[in-house]
Amino acid sequence: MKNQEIANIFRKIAQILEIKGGNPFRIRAYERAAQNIESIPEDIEIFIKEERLKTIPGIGKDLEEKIKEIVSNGRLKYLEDLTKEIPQGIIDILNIPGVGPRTAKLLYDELGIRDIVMLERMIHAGKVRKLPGIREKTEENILHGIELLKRGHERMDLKTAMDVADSFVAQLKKLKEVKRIDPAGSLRRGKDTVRDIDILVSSKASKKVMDKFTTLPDVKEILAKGPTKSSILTIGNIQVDVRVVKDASYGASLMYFTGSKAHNIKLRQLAIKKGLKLSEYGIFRKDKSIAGKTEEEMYKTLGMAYIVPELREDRGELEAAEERSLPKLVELNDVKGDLHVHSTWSDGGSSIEDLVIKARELGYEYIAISDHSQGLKIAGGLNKEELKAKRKEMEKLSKKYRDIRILFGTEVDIDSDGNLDYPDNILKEMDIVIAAVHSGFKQSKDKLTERIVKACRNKHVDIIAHLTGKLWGAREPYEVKFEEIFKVCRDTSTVLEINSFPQRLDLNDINCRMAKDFRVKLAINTDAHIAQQLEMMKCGIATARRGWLEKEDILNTLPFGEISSKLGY
DNA sequence: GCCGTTTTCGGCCCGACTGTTTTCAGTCG
Repeated sequence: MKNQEIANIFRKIAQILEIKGGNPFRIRAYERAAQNIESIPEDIEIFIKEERLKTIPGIGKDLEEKIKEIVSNGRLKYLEDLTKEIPQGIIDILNIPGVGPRTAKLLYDELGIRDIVMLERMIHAGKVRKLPGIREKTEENILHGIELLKRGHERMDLKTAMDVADSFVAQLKKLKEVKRIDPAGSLRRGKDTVRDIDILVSSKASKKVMDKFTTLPDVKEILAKGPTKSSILTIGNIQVDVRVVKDASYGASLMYFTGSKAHNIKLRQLAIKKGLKLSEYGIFRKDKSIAGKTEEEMYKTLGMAYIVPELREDRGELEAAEERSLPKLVELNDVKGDLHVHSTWSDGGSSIEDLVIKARELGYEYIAISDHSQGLKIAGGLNKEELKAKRKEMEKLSKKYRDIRILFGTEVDIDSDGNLDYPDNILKEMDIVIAAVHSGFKQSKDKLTERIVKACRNKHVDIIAHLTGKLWGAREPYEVKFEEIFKVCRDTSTVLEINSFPQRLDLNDINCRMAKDFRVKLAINTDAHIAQQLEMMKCGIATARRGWLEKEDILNTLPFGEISSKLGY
């Protein structure tokens, strides 16, 4: 039983209770528990075994019992009873943007509407507009919400979100009325996927900013427009929200719109304890504003160190900020080179030379050209002869570009039994060996763990790439025993990769943090297949920062001299 | 349903926008 499944059950209970009109705090208790359970790296069964479920914040006596029941029976009677009262179709209705619990309940109670298909039919039959509080406009909004839902208002990857946000920010910045502007929301926190783009602006002329924003060429549809808040849908169906605030409360608003929700709630509770009130307009004592212009000032006024956006998830950062024990996180500038890059020798689209030119542009001291191994035919893996020819080309380029070290690497395939796709005598010639699983994803957790452990134990293997095989939108991560792998990595000095490819970002933030706890080193690589993709490093950095990693935790923040001795060549 | 250096009972974050109203409820973040 995965933590995620338990979290999903609790979320579903929260939704049903919402429709039933349950105690809102009880509902939030379920949501909070769900959120905390899914952010725990270790398997929840370990917590049960060691009798420490209650150490998870938001888990008390009742939820402890429910978790135990779910794990031992694979189901929860309480949820099954609730589902009898409120069928799944009504929860689907709740997921329509603009339709909340009150409306869903009204539709069910008054018209017996129990799924989206029936809802559409009733609207077209003119029945829904007869309900109290609902007229034509609301009907239109519901139909529109259903369209959005059908189109799949999905999350996008971090890189896409960064690009869209940068484009809007650049266009709005041209207005002289815009004083300060920043992307906020989960994008600013560096989450691996993002739903909506939030942009915060400070300006005295909010109307002018909103007029400009809602008429930009990328805008397909205006969802809402007011003086402080407007939402649009881009041609690519991405929702962008812009908020305009006074400059004096910009810091408070940036803090608020950056989130996360859990972080904000805790901050506000903290403010209350100190006799203060915190909102997106500032910190107030009585009715007098005592902070708000910058985020730094906000945290200081609350008596804590500044917390960078990537840590704001209520995963211990607030306590650490009060104790002044926050980590100093790794930064993009700390990176000295990229160790996992593909060239045209295997399945890449750029020549080694183009990759080298790009790496020099980024100021790197080294770049490892780590092409696929012979068995991975589909990705143009290199055989023994091709390796020789590749080496020759690299030697030539090394003479041409003397200000950067070009490392001879490989991404060697781990086969279904954990054997490597090159013999040891080839591997030992390599500057760097990255091992990775590319097939047999459906094997059991034990078998996959065994394969990876075996690869770690090969003395030539330096790094394990994309440990869980996650490909966002295409493939779920396969299950492995993290604890066991981390222990072996620590004992064999094997480094784990944070793959910066936006669809991968693997290890994820939570696993990064757990790896650090096991004192495992990590490398942040791009797995670039064309030169331009070397810039995806910033996504990997975001993930590392979310995993509380510091410069010292990352292999490729080392200068060439130290990394070469570490890798032993 | 959780939680406690003001509490084991009585709290639990705060405000904008929309559509329907005529002072506010519902939804969202």
